[in-house]
Amino acid sequence: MPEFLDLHGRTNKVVRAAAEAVLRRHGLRLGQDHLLAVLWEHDGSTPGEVAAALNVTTPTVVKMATRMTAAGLLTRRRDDRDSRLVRLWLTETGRALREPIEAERRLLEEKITADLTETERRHLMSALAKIHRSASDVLGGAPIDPAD
Amino acid sequence: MPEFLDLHGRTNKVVRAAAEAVLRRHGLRLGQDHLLAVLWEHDGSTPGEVAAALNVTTPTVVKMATRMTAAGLLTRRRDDRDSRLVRLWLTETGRALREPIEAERRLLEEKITADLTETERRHLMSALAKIHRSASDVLGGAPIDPAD
DNA sequence: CGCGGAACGTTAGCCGGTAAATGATTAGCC
DNA sequence: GGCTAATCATTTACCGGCTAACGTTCCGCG
Repeated sequence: MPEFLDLHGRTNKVVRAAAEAVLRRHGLRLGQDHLLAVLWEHDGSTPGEVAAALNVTTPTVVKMATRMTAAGLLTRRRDDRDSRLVRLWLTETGRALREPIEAERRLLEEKITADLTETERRHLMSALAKIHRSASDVLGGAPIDPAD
Repeated sequence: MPEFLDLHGRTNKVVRAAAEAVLRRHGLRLGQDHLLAVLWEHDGSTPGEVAAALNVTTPTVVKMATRMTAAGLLTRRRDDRDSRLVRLWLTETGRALREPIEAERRLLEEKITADLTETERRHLMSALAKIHRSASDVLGGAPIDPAD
């Protein structure tokens, strides 16, 4: 059992759980803050645009938007000029969450990286970036087997 | 949007995707290799034991075991002496996957950490361990609000 | 011996994520 | 102008994960 894969996975799990706990106190679920973040910057984005911004598939955004609409955070409206498009608009409630959620997220990051020195933190980010790149290469370069 | 939370999350996602791609070529899905790993060491474990070993809830193991049984990787049998217990036994197919899957996993880890020097890798593991600990503390220390 | 509580696995229902099929609308080309 | 092809969102169906409710089986105590 490779060490890094294991540790990284376990770490991600507990970090996710911590984020989930924080978000729940504001009535949000795990990915919903990211969706909101896109709209905070570009209110009226389409599901496809949001999906692209979040590196997620469109159905994921559609379903999440449905729940968030029911929760009163969003509004769905078809685009007037191109009725294939749907635009997601923030409600006042959704807009009001921006400050608290952003603060909460900063606080969580601080807590979680509290035991690291500034140097450690820089090195960690750099190493993670390299891992991210390598993993992307594995993903993008290997799926098609040329000998097949 | 905090840097570490963001980068760590994105990295995890691409790493997961890479692992998924590898496993799929062997007919497995994302968490199933972990379940198998437990049985490779302790064949005949109960769902509860497996769940504890994987840091996952029992229902997750139960459902996964159901699918893996249907896929011919596992066998379910009630314990003779205590019929509350259910024991999961590897089939020959499930047992035969051990070598290839472990090799595949080692290879993936190598590929993914290829751009890191040995020092970088050590520092990364150490930093991740600290993060893991801090996040666990956030999770275990904050959920109960004493003022409530 | 019996009865209540503890220890299990299973089921049901939700959430985020994916791929694949469906449906509606626009754009483009003849 | 009309037919085809591209572009969107949505639906369906699956998977891993969780919590909560349920049903069995055992254990210990009176």
